[in-house]
Amino acid sequence: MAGNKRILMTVYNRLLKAIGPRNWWPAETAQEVIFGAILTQNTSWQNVEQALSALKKKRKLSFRAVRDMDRQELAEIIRPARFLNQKARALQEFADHFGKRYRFSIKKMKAREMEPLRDELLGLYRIGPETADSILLYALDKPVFVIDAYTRRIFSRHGMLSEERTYDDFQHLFMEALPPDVGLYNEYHALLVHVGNRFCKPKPQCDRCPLKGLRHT
DNA sequence: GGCCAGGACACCA
DNA sequence: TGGTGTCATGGC
Repeated sequence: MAGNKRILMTVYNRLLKAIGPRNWWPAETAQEVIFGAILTQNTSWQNVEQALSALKKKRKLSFRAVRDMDRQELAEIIRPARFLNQKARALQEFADHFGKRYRFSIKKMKAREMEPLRDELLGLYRIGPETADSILLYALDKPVFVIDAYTRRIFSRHGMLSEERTYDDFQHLFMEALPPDVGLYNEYHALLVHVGNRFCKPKPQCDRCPLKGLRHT
């Protein structure tokens, strides 16, 4: 639909003007982005930060280090990020694959085409569509739009698409309307997370929301 | 003290 | 395919 582009850009411009650039992802290296992407699954970033700083303190914030450590020990370090056993396994299985396939080189992984790489990531334990796309966009600079719970909530409340629709439905909405621009996708998703965190909660706080006044259900 | 957070997956019908 | 339970922390 041609109208979608206009609406999506209106939302984007309004958020950017009201909030300003978010300078995402909050991490120092691409490997740290991937750690964060896995640890933040269904978990507040506040808790993830605790796990990340605990890893850093023990000098385990690299996939080479994670691959070689005891899983129980890893699980205890990342405990604040919830689902410790699953996430410890996820980090180690990613680390194992990353070592075998790419020799722990982000550059080598980045050199691959997006589609087959996405499929490869989706084959790894606990790498679902959102985590895969976060890695592709924020760690590897691939033009893919990340959909998360906030995106669904915000755009369903504004009457764009029902919250029950699939991940792919939401992703198509954005990627058919917007150009494949890494910078745009990066900023847009970051802005949506900001809005979701502060205003578009389960109990909405529309009065101070930058999207106040836009078509709403 | 309850609610919620930047999901994914197994299992069942 | 869709519906539902599991995973199992910490801040507000």
